[in-house]
Amino acid sequence: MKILLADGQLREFEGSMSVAQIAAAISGKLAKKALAARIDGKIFGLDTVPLDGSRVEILTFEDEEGKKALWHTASHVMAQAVLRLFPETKLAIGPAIDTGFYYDFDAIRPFDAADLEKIEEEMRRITQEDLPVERIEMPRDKALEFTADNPYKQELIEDLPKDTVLSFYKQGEFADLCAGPHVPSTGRIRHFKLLSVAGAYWRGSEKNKMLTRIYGTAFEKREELAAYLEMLKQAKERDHNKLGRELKYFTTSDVVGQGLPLLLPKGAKVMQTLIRFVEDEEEKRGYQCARTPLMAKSDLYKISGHWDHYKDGMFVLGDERKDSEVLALRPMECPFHFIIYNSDIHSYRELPIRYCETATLFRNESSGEMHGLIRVRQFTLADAHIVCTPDQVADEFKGVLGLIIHVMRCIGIENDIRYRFSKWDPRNTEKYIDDPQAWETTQVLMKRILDEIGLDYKEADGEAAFYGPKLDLQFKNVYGKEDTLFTIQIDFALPGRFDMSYVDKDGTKKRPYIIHRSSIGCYERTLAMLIEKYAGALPLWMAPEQVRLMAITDRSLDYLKGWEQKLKAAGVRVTLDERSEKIGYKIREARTERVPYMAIAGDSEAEKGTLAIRKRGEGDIGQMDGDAFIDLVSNEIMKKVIF
RNA sequence: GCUGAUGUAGCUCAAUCGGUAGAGCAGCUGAUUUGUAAUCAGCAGGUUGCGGGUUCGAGUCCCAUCAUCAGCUCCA
Repeated sequence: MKILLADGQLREFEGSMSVAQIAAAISGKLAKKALAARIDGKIFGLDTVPLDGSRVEILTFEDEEGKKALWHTASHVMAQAVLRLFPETKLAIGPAIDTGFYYDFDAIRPFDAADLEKIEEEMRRITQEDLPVERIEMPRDKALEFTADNPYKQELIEDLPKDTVLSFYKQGEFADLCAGPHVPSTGRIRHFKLLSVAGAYWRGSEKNKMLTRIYGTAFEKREELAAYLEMLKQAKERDHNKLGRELKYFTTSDVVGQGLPLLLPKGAKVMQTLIRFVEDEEEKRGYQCARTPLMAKSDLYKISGHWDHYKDGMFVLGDERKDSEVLALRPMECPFHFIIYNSDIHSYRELPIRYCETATLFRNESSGEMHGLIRVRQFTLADAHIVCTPDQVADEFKGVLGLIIHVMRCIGIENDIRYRFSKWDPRNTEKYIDDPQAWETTQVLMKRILDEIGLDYKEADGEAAFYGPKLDLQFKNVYGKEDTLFTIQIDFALPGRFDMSYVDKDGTKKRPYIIHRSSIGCYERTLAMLIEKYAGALPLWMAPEQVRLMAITDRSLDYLKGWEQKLKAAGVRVTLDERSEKIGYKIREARTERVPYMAIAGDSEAEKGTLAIRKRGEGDIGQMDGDAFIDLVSNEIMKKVIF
């Protein structure tokens, strides 16, 4: 048989051979490392015999799909161990994920830490038994019979077309419904660790039963596993929820409540810097600032549709059944900007009109969802709404993206985000305005714009806003969990609901398009991301403390006080550490506090009129004339952009 | 909201079987005048998240509640 290998080489093998045998024929080392194979673009197990002329790529732990095969088998090993220890447990599903694997169990009681250890021990036994993993195929009715005692598997099978041939994977006494592929034997799983237990709804719906999920991960080498566990530990050190508190950026209080963080002076300083920067940048780009109320009567939200689609997420003041007037804190501010637009008639000549606002918003998130500065009940959004004619939409969209990219460069996260094109879910009529035609045309329009720009994006169904599709800019936190940082949305629904119009060239009234967007997202969340990205060492221009002056002796203290005044006058955020004792410790502390510049002075500096400068990340850069230092720092603050 | 875990000084942690809440760092006071991980001495810091209960006695056991964490669901 002839096989086209991944390196482009066409190789002839004698008779028909499985992928495992092909790998062995190529090299013993490859055979040992092989985990799965890509045959003509599809992933298979190593026991697969490819057709003559197939293109075969042997997958190892270095390949995404090879890793997944190993992790998937690991999840089966875990399930097998659980069944050995707790035979009455029912298995639900257990896939590989980006960082390892999990399995959902319907257990008699939830597993605790001690159970995890026992399960891990039993897994070790199963891997040492080195059981071969076999694929078994059976028709649907037979599969139903085979899984008769497991309602979850039955449900999965029932959902598949009647003529489907189902596959099971068997290792020792254990067999599980599974599409595969898997690695050839349980002995291939060597270095693994169970990480956590959590609840998870069956098939991801809160209406279903909550199952017990165990997360784990596995690696090829002991050092890789150790490195991964170490990475998890270090991620904790960067976690904004820990670091942000340690660095005194924010705090929370039992009596203030959940999801209501309090920004301390340092955090507030960073936020103020970002707000000033964004508001100035928006003004340069033709936005007009508006100020609108934090609450409104229910009437407004009834027009906008929030009352029907978003009421659960709102703080409603008053009781609809009793009170003649019910107010609600705003969860979004679009309706307010639309009312501003409607307060006058507009000519096509005025468009586009861009209203921006640093907007405080309130959303009544459910209790388990709050998290540090990332998910909160009150937040500050750099919000804006652009009213434009249909032919202006594409340019305005690009203009918004240009602004966002500029902002990302200035805060240094341009390469850390992923673009997501968020579309609606036609089946979810409760969440989305039910107008399939309008959804279709708007999504096509947005896709055209995205493709014109040549953006590298992923599509996601069921992630749109209730009034239109979105381009979301996604950011991963230290634990790899993804959140939306910025968003641009095209709205086809609200202009009609608010009966917005402009007078066109021909003197008739036309319906405008609306773009909703946030330039830097919500400041609280962006701040959290920045703390994690920079491990607290924020870039100079936004750092709450830009320069720290330190006196070696009391004699140099007066000298430094002079420079403190001059630095302040130049707009530099400076602090003076008056305690000259423990200077080594203080410098070290300043380093871990991520102060960009330290200027140290003793008797010799005071005599010469210089400062000894230490720059974050670079160490001592020598003595410098005080005025030259002020110029250096001010220039760097002005520049902003992080390369 | 759901499942599980956790709340002791500003931070990190200790307190045996239910038997007087304790240490380091940080803070304050004084001495020290010092050049890159730690000068010395002293002082202060707590209704053990809050509220009930069991007990002669509760940080420890039970109930309730608030908050925090991980995950699910939801979302900027």
